[in-house]
Amino acid sequence: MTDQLSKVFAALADPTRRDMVARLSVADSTVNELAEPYDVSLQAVSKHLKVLEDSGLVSRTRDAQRRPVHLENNVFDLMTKWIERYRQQAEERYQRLDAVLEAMNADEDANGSDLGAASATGSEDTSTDRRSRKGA
Amino acid sequence: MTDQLSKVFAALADPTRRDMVARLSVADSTVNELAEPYDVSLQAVSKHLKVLEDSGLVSRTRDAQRRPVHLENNVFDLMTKWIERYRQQAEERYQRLDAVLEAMNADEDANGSDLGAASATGSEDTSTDRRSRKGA
DNA sequence: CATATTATCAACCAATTGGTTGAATACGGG
DNA sequence: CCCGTATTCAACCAATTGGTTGATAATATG
Repeated sequence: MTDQLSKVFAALADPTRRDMVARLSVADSTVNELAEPYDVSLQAVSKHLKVLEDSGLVSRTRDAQRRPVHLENNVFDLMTKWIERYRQQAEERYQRLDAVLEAMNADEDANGSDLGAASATGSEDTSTDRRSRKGA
Repeated sequence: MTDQLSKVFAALADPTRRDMVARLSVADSTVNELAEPYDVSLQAVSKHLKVLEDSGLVSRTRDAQRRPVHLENNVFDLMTKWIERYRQQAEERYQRLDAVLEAMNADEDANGSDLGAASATGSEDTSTDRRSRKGA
């Protein structure tokens, strides 16, 4: 799972991590401050932060023995872009279908339909590291 | 990991699953059609679809022995809402900070600063199923 | 310098994940 | 009724994840 988008989604799949992001959106915090509300060890929180940092969602500076955590809001754009792209595509298709159905209804004897011929348009590059199965 | 948001993020953390969503945004597909481009067994694809379905991202109907998969675009709203909430909060904070810095700069002897006093505002309900550590 | 505070590293463990293969189910068509 | 097509179920496996505890590093302070 090397690509950033995967890392960001995975990072946010954990409720504790999502809560941390929520709190960091209010103010930067130290690890201790962040850990306070959760019933887990400080080390566990440290691990969560590592995940968030590796995904690019947060960054950390240094202030004496403290390591203030800061939310990198720009990474949200990456997700929003991905989500919006496919949501819009799906919505467009829905509307296209609607239009076709309407047309079919309005004019019931015209028979030149070309539905279902859409075929691949976008499709993120999934061609990474596949195991060569399916020929077995 | 019971909540839907966690399931949706987890589902999209996998590139293959993301690619499926991308392709489903173009047209509904059967399992076989979906499986075609990937070098994994049909069963693996079936599992991926189960994950997507459990997250609410896709739904499936029945057409004889086929099980057409359909993208449920409305679930994207859930994510978008979550993302936008915290992105906006972080952006606002950033602008607030900017304003304060500007004010401090324009009028260097006024000293009534109240930065860093923000403290919890939103914070998704994380209070689910915690293990009772940290008192040990 | 000795000590307390803040945080990370390391080794370990149970549960989950993504994959496999083999068997089973569900239908439609001779 | 049997067969092929489409899909899922079941058992298994290795890798990853989220947690733990104990030790270690970095820094401020009495």
